[in-house]
Amino acid sequence: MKNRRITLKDLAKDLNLSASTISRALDNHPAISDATKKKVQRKAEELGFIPNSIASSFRTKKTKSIGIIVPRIDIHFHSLVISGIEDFAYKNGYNVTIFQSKDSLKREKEIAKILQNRMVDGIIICLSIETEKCDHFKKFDKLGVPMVFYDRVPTDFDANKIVINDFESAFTATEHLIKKGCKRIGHIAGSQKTDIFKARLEGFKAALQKYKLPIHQDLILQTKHLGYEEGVICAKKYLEFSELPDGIFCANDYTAVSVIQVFRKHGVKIPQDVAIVGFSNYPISKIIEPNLTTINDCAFQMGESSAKLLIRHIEDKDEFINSESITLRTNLIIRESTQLSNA
Amino acid sequence: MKNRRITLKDLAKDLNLSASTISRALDNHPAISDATKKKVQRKAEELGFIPNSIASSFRTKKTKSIGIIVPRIDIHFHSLVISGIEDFAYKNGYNVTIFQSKDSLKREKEIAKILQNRMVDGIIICLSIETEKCDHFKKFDKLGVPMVFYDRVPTDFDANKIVINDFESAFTATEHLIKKGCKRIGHIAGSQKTDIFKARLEGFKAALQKYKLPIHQDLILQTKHLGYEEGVICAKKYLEFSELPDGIFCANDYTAVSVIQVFRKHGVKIPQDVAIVGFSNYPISKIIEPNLTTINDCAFQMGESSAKLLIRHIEDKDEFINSESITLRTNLIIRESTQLSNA
DNA sequence: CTGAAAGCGCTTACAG
DNA sequence: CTGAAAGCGCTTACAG
Repeated sequence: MKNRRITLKDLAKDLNLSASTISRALDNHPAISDATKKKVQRKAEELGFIPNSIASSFRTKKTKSIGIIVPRIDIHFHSLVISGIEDFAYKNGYNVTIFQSKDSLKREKEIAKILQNRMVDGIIICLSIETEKCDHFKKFDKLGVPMVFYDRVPTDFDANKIVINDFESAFTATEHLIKKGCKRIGHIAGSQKTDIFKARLEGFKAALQKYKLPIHQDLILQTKHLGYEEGVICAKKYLEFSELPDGIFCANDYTAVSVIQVFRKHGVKIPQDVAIVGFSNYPISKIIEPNLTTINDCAFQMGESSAKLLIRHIEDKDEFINSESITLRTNLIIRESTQLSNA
Repeated sequence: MKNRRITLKDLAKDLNLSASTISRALDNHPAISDATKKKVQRKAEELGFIPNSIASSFRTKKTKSIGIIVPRIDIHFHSLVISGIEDFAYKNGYNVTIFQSKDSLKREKEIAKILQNRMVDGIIICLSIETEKCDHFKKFDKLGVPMVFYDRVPTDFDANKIVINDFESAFTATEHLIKKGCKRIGHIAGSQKTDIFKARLEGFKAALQKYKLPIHQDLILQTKHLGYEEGVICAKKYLEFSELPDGIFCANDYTAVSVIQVFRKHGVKIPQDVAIVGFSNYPISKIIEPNLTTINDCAFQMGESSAKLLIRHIEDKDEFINSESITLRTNLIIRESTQLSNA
């Protein structure tokens, strides 16, 4: 049942040509005559020849494969990024191999070890939440395997990075609340151990400062993982204040959604009483009522850009470039949670 | 900067042993003395030897790699399945390479072609929505590359399959509505070209028949993709009836969510006036208000089972087994959309 | 324009 | 318990 596979040699014997010529003909090498190329290609088709890519990778030391390490693939942000990576990679003849660190430094190190085995030409990484030092990735620099980091990126060494400007985005989000007339603005913050959430908090504060509004420390609520349940707890805390905030910038959409739901249940009107802005433009932001104003974090584009940058580094190594850092443009999507719809 | 990699030969020279012995020692071959093993392993560690997995794959014809073809990875169901696959694969020393068919038959065929190049030891597939005939996958049988299909599986040939019982699940969901006292029950159906949605409709009808309830053809609304927007349209259609249904079984959660939202906007109380059941247990089902009663479709487990079955077929080929079909147990998760919470 | 030959880095059947 | 040798299926520098 199981057929032996056709190899270059089989084709060569069949056509009375050398394996070299077959190889070149299939590779559309300029030195081969058109007649021969056609003959070879027809025969290859006829016998159902599929080149053994492992043999080819072995010989050329190129696998046309990209490794991706993400915390979890079932987080929508990451699945969108991966989708962007796969899209760009596919168009350029690369395939993508995926690993989940599960936000465990230990597992991230194991994966880094595995990936040193020549399986991939380059690596795209979003660091695990536990990762503070990136020594386990420095090896790849020495091996000449390019890396691109996105979202959670290393701070302890120069690296190729694709990020958004969290500070600016948070500033824009907060400014939007201010322009809508909010004066007493709260923030639900992510872990301050993570740079991106720190930057969002900073951007929030900077906007208040620019517009000479007071920073109410007690309205800045800290969460660990910006989870939906944590958002519920934050919302309840706000409700205990003698005076509610009139605007809240949430560091992600999940917490924004829970605030909306808890507030509405308590008769707080959104956006009339409190305006809410989220961050990420998750699918739920379009479904929750009122629809959520949020920052579009360009996840798909982040994937595309990561793949593009990585493949460029794989294919033409420019000895003079040590690392590149690319910042993507985010945008504020204004919806009902900060603005009455004119429906 | 870029170091030459250490090979078996380097180790051999360093230790005055043959490459054969090094290879066996690292592989923990029983014929090698413990002393030698230790010596070799220490040296390998010292020099930072990483075996070239491409060379090894080339030699053994095993890549320890699984190919996955999904319609899109940014659909939550698929990202959960992939997560389950990656998890099981990782534990068993396999890695996973992902391709998106984008629900295009043409692209699916291209990918099938690519995967014939020896890159993977086996393949897990969810067919594109356009796929009716699976000839492009039959090649893998001949090549001895095992395949496992999940969710959308082939009907035109025997294959390894992991599915849920859509008929039974739909039956259970509908029966639940009936037991809650619903008598005039509607259904929002997916494309009847797709077996799983056909089975859900059949299960729905079977439950009504068993309990001797009328099947109101006009309350069975057909959609193309079970999208959120399509759900909105269906909901509006229901509202135009002189008499509303008192229960609706939706073939997925998106349409269920839109029905809930549209109905509530029109003052229809859920579950008092109309009880709603969805299908899939998407994250939104826990967030929408009221929370959605739905069928847990075991996406993660489906991934695990697919990987498990595939790896079994890769590692011990049993000549007597032609194909296996595994049906996973789903369960109904009862929430507020069919039952008043006792809070 | 085509071919002969070497070699990529492993693994393994065979020999001792 | 260890080694010599062959070979997996390609690619490519060299020769003609």
